[in-house]
Amino acid sequence: MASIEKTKQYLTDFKIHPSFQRIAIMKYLFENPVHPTADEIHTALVAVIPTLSKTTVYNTLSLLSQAGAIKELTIDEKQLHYDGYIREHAHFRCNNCGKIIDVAIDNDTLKIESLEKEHNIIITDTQVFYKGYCNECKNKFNY
Amino acid sequence: MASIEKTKQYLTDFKIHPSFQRIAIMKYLFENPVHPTADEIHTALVAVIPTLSKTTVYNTLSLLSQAGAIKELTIDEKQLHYDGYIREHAHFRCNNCGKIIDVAIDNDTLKIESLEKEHNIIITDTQVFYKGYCNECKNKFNY
DNA sequence: TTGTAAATATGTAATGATTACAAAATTAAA
DNA sequence: TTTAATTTTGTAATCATTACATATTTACAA
Repeated sequence: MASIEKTKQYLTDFKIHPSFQRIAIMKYLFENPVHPTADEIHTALVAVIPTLSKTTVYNTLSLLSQAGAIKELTIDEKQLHYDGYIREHAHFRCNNCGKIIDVAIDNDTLKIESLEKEHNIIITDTQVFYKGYCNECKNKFNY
Repeated sequence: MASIEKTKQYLTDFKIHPSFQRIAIMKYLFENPVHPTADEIHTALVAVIPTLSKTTVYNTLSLLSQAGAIKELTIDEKQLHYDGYIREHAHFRCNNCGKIIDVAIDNDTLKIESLEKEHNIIITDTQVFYKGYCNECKNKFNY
């Protein structure tokens, strides 16, 4: 359970002015680590903050993402998903129910530095996605 | 340079009827390993096959992707990109110019089997995405 | 405290990738 | 051939996201 104070501090650390809406969105991501979409976040929060606009949700997610406070997941073909936990980890997406779960990944295996040298590039973000069928859906697909 | 015959055989191996349009699209992906979007493929091919519809491109890419003949890349926030080379490798996307390049990845590091056991899931696809700045763009961003 | 500029939030309208769908064209099979 | 099945096409939707203009809130100087 992330307190409002902790959330406020977190935003401030990323040099983001902690407005009422920004705190609410960031706090929602901390408390709901299910990698929601912008629409899901809006639907959940508008029940509590009736005036919250969808544009604000999009703007805020974009701002948080650019500041590095959250991660934007391109794991889904249709919509972006958001993750409030930015520590290094990978994701698994069930192709049937769409659920996204965290899985552990060893950062070292990604060999970022050697790839940067080899291709003369700068790597600022890495995403590892696994797709398949979750424990609840796998039976439906002959696995 | 992939011949029409080789491409035809490739599609047949994946149990896909090798129609004129499907061969053209698959061959285009083989010969242009730059991970194009559906729209880019259509624009390039419609110059040669003026009657080719965008719907056919989308349908075909979806068919090829589901059959496992090509890979659908969700590396981009806006559009899907397609890759005709399905052997295991990772991708780097430049955040400035959008270019996507192949980078090597050691399949073993992904620990697919141990993750399947740990989470009781089936993994059918893995994608590793690196994002940052390419050798041409990095100078523009103080790197 | 009051006034004002800057920052933030809102609502509506556009954008654009992708899909749905029905009709047309092509291919296969009898 | 004749007919059925498959494939392609064009147009019209869908829907996530963004643009943009306006309204509201906040910060800060007087």
